[in-house]
Amino acid sequence: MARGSTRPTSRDVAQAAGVSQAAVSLVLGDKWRGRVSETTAERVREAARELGYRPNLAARNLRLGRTRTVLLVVPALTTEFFAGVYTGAARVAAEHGFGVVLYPSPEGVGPARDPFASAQAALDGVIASSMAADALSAIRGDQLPLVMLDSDPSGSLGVATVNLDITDGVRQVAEHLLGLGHRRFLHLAADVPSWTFEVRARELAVRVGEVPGTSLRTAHAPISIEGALAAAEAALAAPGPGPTALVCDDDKLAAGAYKALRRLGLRVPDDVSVTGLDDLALATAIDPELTTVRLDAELFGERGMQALLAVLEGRTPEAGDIPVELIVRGSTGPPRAS
Amino acid sequence: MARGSTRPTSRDVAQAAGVSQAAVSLVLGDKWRGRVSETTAERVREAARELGYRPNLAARNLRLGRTRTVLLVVPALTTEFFAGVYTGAARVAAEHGFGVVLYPSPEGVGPARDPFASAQAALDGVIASSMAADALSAIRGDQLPLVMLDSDPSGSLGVATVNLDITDGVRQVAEHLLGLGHRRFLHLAADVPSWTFEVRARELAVRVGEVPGTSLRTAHAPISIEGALAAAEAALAAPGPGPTALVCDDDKLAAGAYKALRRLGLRVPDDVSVTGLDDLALATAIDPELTTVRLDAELFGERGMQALLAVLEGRTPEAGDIPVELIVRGSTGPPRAS
DNA sequence: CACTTGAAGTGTTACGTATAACGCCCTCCG
DNA sequence: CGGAGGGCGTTATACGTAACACTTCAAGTG
Repeated sequence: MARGSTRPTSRDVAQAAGVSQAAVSLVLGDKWRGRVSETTAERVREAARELGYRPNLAARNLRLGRTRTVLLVVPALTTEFFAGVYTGAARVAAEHGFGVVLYPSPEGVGPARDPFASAQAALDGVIASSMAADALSAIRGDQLPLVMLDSDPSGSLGVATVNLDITDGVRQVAEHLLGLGHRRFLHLAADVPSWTFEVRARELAVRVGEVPGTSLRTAHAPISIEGALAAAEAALAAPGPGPTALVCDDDKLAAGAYKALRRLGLRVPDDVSVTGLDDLALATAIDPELTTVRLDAELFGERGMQALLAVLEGRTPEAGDIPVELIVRGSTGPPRAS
Repeated sequence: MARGSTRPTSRDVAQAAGVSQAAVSLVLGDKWRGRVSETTAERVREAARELGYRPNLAARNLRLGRTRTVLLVVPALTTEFFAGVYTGAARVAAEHGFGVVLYPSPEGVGPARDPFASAQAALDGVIASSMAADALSAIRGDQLPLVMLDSDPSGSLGVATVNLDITDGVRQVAEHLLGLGHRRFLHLAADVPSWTFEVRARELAVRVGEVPGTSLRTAHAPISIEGALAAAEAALAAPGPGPTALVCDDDKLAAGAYKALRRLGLRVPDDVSVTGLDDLALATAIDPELTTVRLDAELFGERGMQALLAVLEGRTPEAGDIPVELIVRGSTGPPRAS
C-alpha cells in the first residue's frame, strides 16, 4: 500500500518484514539453509504473500546473465506435427523452470528476417528443426548452445542432434509391403529439403532393391492435399504397369493420393495399397483408415529439450534415435493377383 | 577482441568508436536527430557491426520497464485452429517489434500451475482464449492488460474482447440446409465450455425454430474423431425418424460423424447431409469433401494482437466481429424424398 | 579469560541499458 | 565585445535483483 500503483519490489517486501533486501532474496530464492532463521524466513514469506510480490524477471535475468528461456525454431506451426514438438519441448522445459519461445519460419510470421528480433526475450539456447533452414544462418551467428532436430548427425560436427529412427520406419514399411507381396512401388516424396526425407528416399531404395523383381518410382509433391493429388494423378497416369503400393512421406500426401486414386477409379487397398508418415488425426479420418508410421512428435520435442538442457549443464546429451512404429490399418493389403 | 568470450556491450562499442556509451545508445536507438553528427553516428554503427554487438534485452527490459512480449493463453496447441491463431498473433506482433510467448493449458504442458512460471519472460500483456478457462483465474490476479478471445462481450466488463461472427455462421448454415429442404436436424455439439459453442447452440435453435414443422435434437461429444463416432452412433440409433442433416461444431466431429453414418449404412449426402466448423485440412481430405463454416484462425489471432496493442497504447480496440464464411462442398444436398 | 566458531543478518556492488541534465565550443547578432 | 543559442556530445543515475564480503552477537573451548 505504500507506493501506490507500481508493483512491489523485493525492497518493499524487506521493509514490510523488517529485514534487508538481501534477506528477502535469500529466503525467496531458497538459499537460506543456515543463513536465516526459520521464524524470520516465515515473516518474509508472509510479507511477500501479503504484498503480492512477484520478482521482476527482467532484473533477475540481467543479474544472472541467463534467462531460462530457449528458442524453438520450426517451420510454419500450422502442422500438427510441429505443434506436438512444441508441446513436448514446453512440457520438459516447464518441469525444469524453463520457458520456450517459438520462431516459426518467416513465411508464417511475416517480414521479420531476424529470429532474435521476433523473440524479444533474451535466450539461453536454441532448438532448431532443419526444415527451417532459412533461419539457420542467422542463428549460427550467435554462438548460443544449439540442438538440431532432424539433421545429418555427421554433418554439423559438434552440434547435438536429435533424430527419429527413420531408417527403422522405412524398414518396417518395406517389410510390411514386401511381405504382402508388393513389387511395384511409387514413392510419393515430400518436396521439402529435410534429413528425414533424404534418409527415407535412400533407405527405401535400398530395402526395395534387396528383393529381385521389384521396381521403385518416385514422384515429388509439396506437403498438401491438393499438391499430392496433382502429383499422384500425374505419376499414376504414366504408361506401363502401375504401382501396387504407394509409399507417402506424409499423411497429407496419402490423403491426396486417396483422392487421385478415387478419380482414376482405383480402390484402396484392393487395387493399390497406401502408407503414410506421421499418424496425424487425418489418418483415422479418411476411409479406409491409413496404415502409417507413427512419429511421436511430443517425444521428439521432449528429447530435443532434454538434449539442450544437457548441453546447458555441460553434460553429454543422451544418444540414440527415437523409435517409430508402423501402425497397420485398412489401407494396405495384398496386391491384386495379376 | 578486447575481452575474450563474453558478448560485447554498448560500452565496448563506445570504446571502439571512441565515444561515450550514451552516444551508442542514442545512435542505435535512432534517437540522435540533432544530437550526434552523421559521421560519428556512422562510426558507431560501423563499430557495432564490427563487434557483432547485440543489445542485452534483459537490461533494456529492466531499464524501460516493459518487454514488448505478450502471453497467448490457448488450449492444447495440437489443434490446427489455435496454431493458426498463434501464427496470426505472432505475425502482427513481429510487425510491431513484439514477441509472443505461449501458454498452452496445463494438460498439454504438464504440472505447471502458474502460467507466469512457464513463461519466464516478463510480460506486457495477455491474450487469452476463453477455452483455457482453468488458467484465467491466475491471470486475473496480475492486472496486466488483457484481451479475451471468444468470450461473452457483455460478461467481462471493461475487458476487450474479440469474437468470430458465430451468429452469422449459424445463419448461413441454417439457411443453406433449410433452403435445401431439410427439416429434421441433429446438432453434434462440442463438449467444451466456450462462448462460441454456447452461441451456436442458442442461435441454431432460434433459426430452426423459425420454420414450422422442424425438429432439432442435440448430442454432445468431445472434440475428437472417436468421441464423435461414438456420440453420433448413439444419437442416430435413437427411435423415431432420423435426422436428415447433421450440424457439427467442429470438422473433427464431422469426420467422426462420417464414420458413424458409414457404419449404419447411410450415405453422405444422399441419406444425411453433414456440416462442420473450422475448415481444417481435414475438411477436404474426407470423402465427400465437407461443407463447413470457415473460421479464419490467423485473422482471429491478428485481431487479438491488434486489440492488445491498442489497449497497450491507450487506444480503443477496433470493434466488430470477424466475418465467417460458409464453404459449400459435397457433404450437403437435398434430403431424400420420403 | 582470550579466542574461535557459527548463526543471523546487513551493506554494497555489478549486471547493461536509456535518458535527463549538464557542458563546451563555435557562430551570430545586437 | 558580450551573451544567446545551436550543434555535439558526455556524465550521472536508476531500473530490481543476486551474491560476495563483512559485521554483530552469543555460545563454546582450552
